[in-house]
Amino acid sequence: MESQIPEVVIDRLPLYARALALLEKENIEIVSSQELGAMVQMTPAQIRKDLSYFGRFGKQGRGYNVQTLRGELLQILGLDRQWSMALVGVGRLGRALISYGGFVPQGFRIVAAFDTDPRQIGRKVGELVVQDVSKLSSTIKERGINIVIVAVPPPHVQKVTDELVGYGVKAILNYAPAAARVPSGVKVREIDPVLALQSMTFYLK
Amino acid sequence: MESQIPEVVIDRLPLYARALALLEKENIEIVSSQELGAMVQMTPAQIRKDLSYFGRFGKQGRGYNVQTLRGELLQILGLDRQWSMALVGVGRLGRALISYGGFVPQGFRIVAAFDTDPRQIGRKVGELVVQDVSKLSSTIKERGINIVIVAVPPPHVQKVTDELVGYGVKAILNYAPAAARVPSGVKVREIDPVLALQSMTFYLK
DNA sequence: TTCTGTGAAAGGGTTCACAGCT
DNA sequence: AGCTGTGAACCCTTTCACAGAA
Repeated sequence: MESQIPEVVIDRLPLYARALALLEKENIEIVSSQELGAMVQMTPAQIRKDLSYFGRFGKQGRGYNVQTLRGELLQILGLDRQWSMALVGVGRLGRALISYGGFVPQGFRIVAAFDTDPRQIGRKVGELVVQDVSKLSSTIKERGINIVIVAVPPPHVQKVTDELVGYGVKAILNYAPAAARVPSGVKVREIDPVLALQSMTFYLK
Repeated sequence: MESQIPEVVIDRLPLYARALALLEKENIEIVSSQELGAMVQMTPAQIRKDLSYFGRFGKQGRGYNVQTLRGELLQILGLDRQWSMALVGVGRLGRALISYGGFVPQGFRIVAAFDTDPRQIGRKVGELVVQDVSKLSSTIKERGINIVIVAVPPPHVQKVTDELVGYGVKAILNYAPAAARVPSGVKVREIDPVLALQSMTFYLK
């Protein structure tokens, strides 16, 4: 089944999809693994191998049809639909995320926001009214939320994460600078600029 | 030399350092690879192996001294000093980064901000006055800037990146949803929540 | 006894190189 | 001639397992 597809491969597919979107916008119809590789700084062999996990999308001697390959990738990744997300933590960062314009064009929408601070609850942020976290569970069910963005202070991350896992949430985007431990089967992606910086400084000395 | 140390190992060190900081705050003096591993969801063997690239920091039968190990890691990573950063692109996101409070406590400070938009240039954002990008090269030299944060619109990413590389910048934190191609020897870290989301949806189907 | 440091083994992922289709 | 798809080889990373220090 799919589970034998390496996770690194899955992580690269969105990169390919984005490059293909760029080509499609320029009305380019065909692309070779060579050319695609140059765009995303990867070897042609890597790209062919990655794609081969999912099917035979190319034509020998020609390359890949940009539009159909992109369509395949979107379908494989589940990007041919809309995803509803909840946000937990409506501090400075949380509010910035609500008004961030980069999610919706890609099919991701924050449809509910939560906080524990009584001063926040009931306040309107963008289109959303901040709810008490006690409503998390019911809202997740009712609104078909699949992904939760965590933007709470570091000491609360694990508590919130455990709660989410308990409600059956399988995908968490963690903006807090603190590791969220989850059981296998739950995916977490950390958005942590400081960690990114701290691993680059090693090479600057 | 250091260059034979796997990059994945370097990427994990900041994680360890952060966990150790937590322990230190709780006045815990000794930690085993077992315990540390539990904190960061890693096997004890992995942690011991990673640390062994840099020295022998532990005591057999006891574990590691939290404070000294943390000190070692900070030194290895070059985090025992301040780092000056420049920001290119003072849009909505760029302004949020300037006022983001998470960098300074970790030793990273944005000391200059740049844009191409004449309406932005000269404007004050936080403590900084936005400069024209034509001043990039000289400011980088004069102010000893090592790291540049890129937060420009996607179509400008490559152009800006090429410029930075030309000025000798060796570390780039890219917030734009577009790949920045760089020669080897230059490090780029992409902060891209949409890519992170797009690789999780695969597992949600 | 406990837990580190580390060679050796195992496991995964990437690259090679070429058969085969267009 | 050109480029894909893919086993096999290679290489890198993780895990094992144990000698040795506290």
